[in-house]
Amino acid sequence: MANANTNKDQKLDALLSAAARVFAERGYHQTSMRDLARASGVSLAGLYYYVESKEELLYLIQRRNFERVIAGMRERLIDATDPVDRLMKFIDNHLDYFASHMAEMKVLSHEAGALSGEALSTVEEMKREYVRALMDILADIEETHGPAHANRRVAAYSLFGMMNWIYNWYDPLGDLGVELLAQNIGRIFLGGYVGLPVAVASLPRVSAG
Amino acid sequence: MANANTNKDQKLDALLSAAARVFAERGYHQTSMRDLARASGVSLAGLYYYVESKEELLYLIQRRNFERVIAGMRERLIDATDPVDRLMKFIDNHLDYFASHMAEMKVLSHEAGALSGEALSTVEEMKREYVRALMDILADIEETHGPAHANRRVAAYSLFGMMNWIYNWYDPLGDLGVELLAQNIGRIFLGGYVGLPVAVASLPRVSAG
DNA sequence: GTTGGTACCGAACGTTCGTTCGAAGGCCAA
DNA sequence: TTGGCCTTCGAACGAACGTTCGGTACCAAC
Repeated sequence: MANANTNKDQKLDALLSAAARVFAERGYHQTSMRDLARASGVSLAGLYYYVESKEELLYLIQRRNFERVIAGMRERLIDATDPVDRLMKFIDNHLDYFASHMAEMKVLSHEAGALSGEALSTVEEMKREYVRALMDILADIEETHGPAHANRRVAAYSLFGMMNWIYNWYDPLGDLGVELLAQNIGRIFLGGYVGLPVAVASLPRVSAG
Repeated sequence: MANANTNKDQKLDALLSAAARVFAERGYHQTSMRDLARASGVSLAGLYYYVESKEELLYLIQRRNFERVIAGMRERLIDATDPVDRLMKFIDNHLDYFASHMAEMKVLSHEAGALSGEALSTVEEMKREYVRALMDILADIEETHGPAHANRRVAAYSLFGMMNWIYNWYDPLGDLGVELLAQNIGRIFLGGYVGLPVAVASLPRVSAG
């Protein structure tokens, strides 16, 4: 009885993955339920055994992946006290998850406004929480490293812009690894925001060039 | 005979503006030709007197606004020789146009992949040219200000990310003016990319706080 | 006063869309 | 063997879509 619906959950998982892939390729509105049926190997009508509507599919993709990003962030920040270290771990977590779930994250970044009603509010509240987490880190950094060189809100959204824009150009399988990408973006941001000399900024996960 | 089609051109202009507004609000695929007819005051069939298809409408919006961004950039860069000054003018031009044409630029940033065929290639070539222009400036900056603190390609797309992401959060009518926004983003980028002390970086257009 | 181009429209076309319905097959408990 | 759940499906629904067609009203030119 404990795992009564495990099998169904697993198939829903696969369906969500397939759907995210197609949504990322074609866009949400451009994708038909017939496309999703073809991509997931289920009949058109069969989709509705797992999901109530096309919009619920989008909602589940967005919620599930955002939850994972936030959970990853919390985990990495548990034992980090230095504000700069916390920021680098925030960036690292974001780009790590992004790079290994490009399709899902493109859907999350790009189809933000396609939801409505309760689903929209839920996802938007998660976003607010996530932005708040970054802004708190920035406030801590200002406290320990002197006044910032830019408005905090502008800085926060600029960092999100740098990170979320990567679905337009970054290839996770290309020459540039995620660690290097995170390091680069972290350097640009930290150097510009509080004028931290690059060599001083603690760069996690990379010990040698 | 010289301005034989001036009147038609003017009405096409108004149609493009109205369409961009609706596209920005609802998204391209989500918007129907009936929506556009309602928003522009023309009948559904009447739209096709000005435009061959819905996709041509999107193409015209994207091409026209991109042309203007690039033209503005060229004009501002004509008499600027210092690389840092050139970069600040590049940023300034981009954000200036973006902020005063939010709807059009959201369409340009967000519906990049909705075009196809020749229209897609044309817009993509313009984008390549624009990216190249920025990369050239970055190369010049490296020459005059020593080695960069981040990969040039990553830096270029990070800057585009910061600038293009603003349609997700920035309100041109709010408290934060465009000059200040450009200044902030310029500081973050320059400080991080080549470690330029903020006070040294020449910030155009702002003489007093 | 007919011609011809410009500007526009109501109505309809064929297609595709998200969703629903009734039913069928497989499987296990009674 | 029956009954009932789980999973799946073909076929169909009404609605909405982008586009086209045949027309009207207007006005300048001849």
